[in-house]
Amino acid sequence: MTDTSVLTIGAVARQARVPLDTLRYYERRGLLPAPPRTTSGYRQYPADAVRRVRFIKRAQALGFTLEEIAELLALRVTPEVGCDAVERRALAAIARIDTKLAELTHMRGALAQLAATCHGPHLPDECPILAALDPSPPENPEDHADFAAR
Amino acid sequence: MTDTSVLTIGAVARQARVPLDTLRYYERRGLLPAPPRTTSGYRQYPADAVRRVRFIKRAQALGFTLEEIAELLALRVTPEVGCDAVERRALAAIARIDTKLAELTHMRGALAQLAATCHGPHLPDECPILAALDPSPPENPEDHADFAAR
DNA sequence: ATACACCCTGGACTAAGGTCCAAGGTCAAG
DNA sequence: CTTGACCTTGGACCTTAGTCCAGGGTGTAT
Repeated sequence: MTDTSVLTIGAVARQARVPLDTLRYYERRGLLPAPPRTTSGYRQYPADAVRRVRFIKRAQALGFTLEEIAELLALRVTPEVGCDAVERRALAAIARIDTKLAELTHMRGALAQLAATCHGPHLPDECPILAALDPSPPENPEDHADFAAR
Repeated sequence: MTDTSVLTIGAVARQARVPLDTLRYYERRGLLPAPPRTTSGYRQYPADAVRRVRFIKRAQALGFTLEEIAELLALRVTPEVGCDAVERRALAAIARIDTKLAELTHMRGALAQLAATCHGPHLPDECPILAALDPSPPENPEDHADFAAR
């Protein structure tokens, strides 16, 4: 095992800054392909496993679940999944990202306004970040589809 | 209880599209202030409770924990927390949002490229989304701070 | 050849964020 | 004045995403 193009699980864990167990967990969850093994059973990761793990961690911090992340990683043309299907899914993912971008931008604006109007008069009893997000409270009661029915 | 400026827990749940239990849970977690009660113990929510709950749900989908969300909602000038402190925290939150925005934008670009290059030649054995994010795999082994040490 | 760091598996445990249930009280319509 | 929808609490339970052993094998530097 003195092949430098191959990483032990410990090396991947250090470089990706996650605990070992997380890598084995991701393997079980199908986020990380099961790597080849040495004769003694040690996992031999390719160098790009680190990139993959970092991607997973970043995506998680952006509000994606492991299941969604697995889908993103699986996004490729295969005999079963044609090019059109891949394109469709990629565009759907972009749409979801655009929603997140819009909401984050909205929130950013509210925080910027909050920081700016901090010096100055405040309406008491109003939560500043909500007030900054939407100065007019919704005034249309009960015309919403019922959800709480169980 | 025929005061239309006040909502029952069920009405808030329907309008915010969350289960009842979630509202009580948020109250216990301090995300939703405990509302006044009728003499018989029913919660009487102000109309803007719906806005607050929706904000919580949106922020969660953007990768914020309930604890972080509670901090955002608490961001206001009080006798204990001066204006400067509020401004500082708001700016810190903006910085975190900017990181998320940059990463989402990066990911969006990768997906757009994936969708575009779908028709055309593919390097086999490379995960398209990772390839699109960073065409050059990292080649600097072991010079990373050790983390896995426990 | 022995220490010491590293790796293996399986299974138990945890924390966050809900979700469900039982037993009982309340309110409005018929 | 009953029926059905709605509300109360406390506590048990669930899912997701890890995290932590115990018991055992491996690799290599001294």
